[in-house]
Amino acid sequence: MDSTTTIRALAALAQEHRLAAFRLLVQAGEAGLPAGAIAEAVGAPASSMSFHLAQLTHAGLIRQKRQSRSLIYSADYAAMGGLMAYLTENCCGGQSCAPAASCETPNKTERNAA
Amino acid sequence: MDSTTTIRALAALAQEHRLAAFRLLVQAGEAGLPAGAIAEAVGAPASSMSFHLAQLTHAGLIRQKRQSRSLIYSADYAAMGGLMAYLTENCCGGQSCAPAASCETPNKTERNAA
DNA sequence: TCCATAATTCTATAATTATCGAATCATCGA
DNA sequence: TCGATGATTCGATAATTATAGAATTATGGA
Repeated sequence: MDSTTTIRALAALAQEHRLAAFRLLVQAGEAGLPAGAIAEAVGAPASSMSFHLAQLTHAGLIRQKRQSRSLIYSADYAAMGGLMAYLTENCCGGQSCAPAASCETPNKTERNAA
Repeated sequence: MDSTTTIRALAALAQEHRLAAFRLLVQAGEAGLPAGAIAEAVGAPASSMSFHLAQLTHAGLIRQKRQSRSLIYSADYAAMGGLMAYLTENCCGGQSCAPAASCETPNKTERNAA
């Protein structure tokens, strides 16, 4: 992960509705949630939420897939881990004290180690 | 850490010069760096850098201490850890897969476990 | 094909944030 | 107390980002 990507990710998360949506998706796991449910949960109008979900998607933090009429969004755990890693890189002068979360989804346990 | 604090921290980091400065300080360790050195390293005018350092300070990500004529800035590792923890909270549906970095500075090894 | 549902894109406006030179403040040494 | 150094604050301008209603696109069922 490079500086530009990281800034996009941080900027994407630095907004009330988007942070709430992202955390919701992080907690929702692999299954994800449809746009409408997210909008309702965070209390934002559909068009605003759509704008925010696009930002998160563009930042690579979440993914979108269509399922009938709904668009299901889900967190990209690898991107989240990459962000953490970038922030803590060479932490404390190179001792690499803790490499940050690499949260592999336990729902599809061991299926792939990407 | 709550939502408001987290957003302030993320917004603080979501800017080229501030991200560069923060990473510099994370790598610099406990000793920190004077404002002038940071400004020069990231290539920003003193007044701009001062503005950015104030934002990072206000977000609780870095601390300031005076040392003669210089103002020394250093990373707040606990705040960084708290930020990580908030983002990954209840990750993947409550399994708490990885608690994120809790980077205690190895420079003053074992001196206090705060 | 027509209607209803789910969601996005468009558009205009409001609000926030970044930039950086000039002026000011704080500290130190002579 | 004066001059020099390190850094912040002020202020005016530029640029970016958020908001949400209305219009539009995509899908599925009768």
